[in-house]
Amino acid sequence: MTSILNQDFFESFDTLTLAQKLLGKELIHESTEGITSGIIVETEAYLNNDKACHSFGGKTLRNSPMFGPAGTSYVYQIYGIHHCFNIVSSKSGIGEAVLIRALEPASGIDLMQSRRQKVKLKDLCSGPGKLVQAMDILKNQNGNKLFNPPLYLKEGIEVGAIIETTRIGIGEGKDEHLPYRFYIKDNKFISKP
DNA sequence: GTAGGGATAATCT
DNA sequence: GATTATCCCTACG
Repeated sequence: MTSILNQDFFESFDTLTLAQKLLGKELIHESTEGITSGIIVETEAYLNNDKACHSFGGKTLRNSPMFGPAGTSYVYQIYGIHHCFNIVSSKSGIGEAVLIRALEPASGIDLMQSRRQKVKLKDLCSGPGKLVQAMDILKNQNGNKLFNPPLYLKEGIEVGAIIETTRIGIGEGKDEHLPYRFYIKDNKFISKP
């Protein structure tokens, strides 16, 4: 019995529940440069009946990992410059996922800072594009399973109160009011209060 | 301290 | 050709 989260964990909850369960877990990347890790402090859920979800309106080449089994990673590029990292949830063929929006840096902080050039600790992973850069999650992780190195999750800290609120960056008329964003109350490493 | 808008390219219609 | 699950720099008080 290790503390690495296995497929059972990801399959045991629906997407909204999983988004909350992931708070406090530790995301670890063993790269050739060294190990970096952080505690997940902010997530967003994307459901298949939700207009803001990439899988809404059918499967395409880009979103095909979302239709894979729970625990698959889904990495995509947004706004031409940034990447976002998601964990696929639900059963195969459904097309739901949890976006990881922010981490609290835990291990390999020096390495993360050198990748991101002189940023304060608080700003190192406080956003989807930032944490991907700090952790050096590349697009070649797209479609990988998160049960084994180099990229995996394990049990983290106990979380206190969880705040439930609306998601960020969703356009009007796309279910932007849905309370599908979750973060740890009073944590200083979230992207936005 | 906060607010606003430009950068930039893969993906889809 | 439009759109996008963002970041960062600049301007202003």
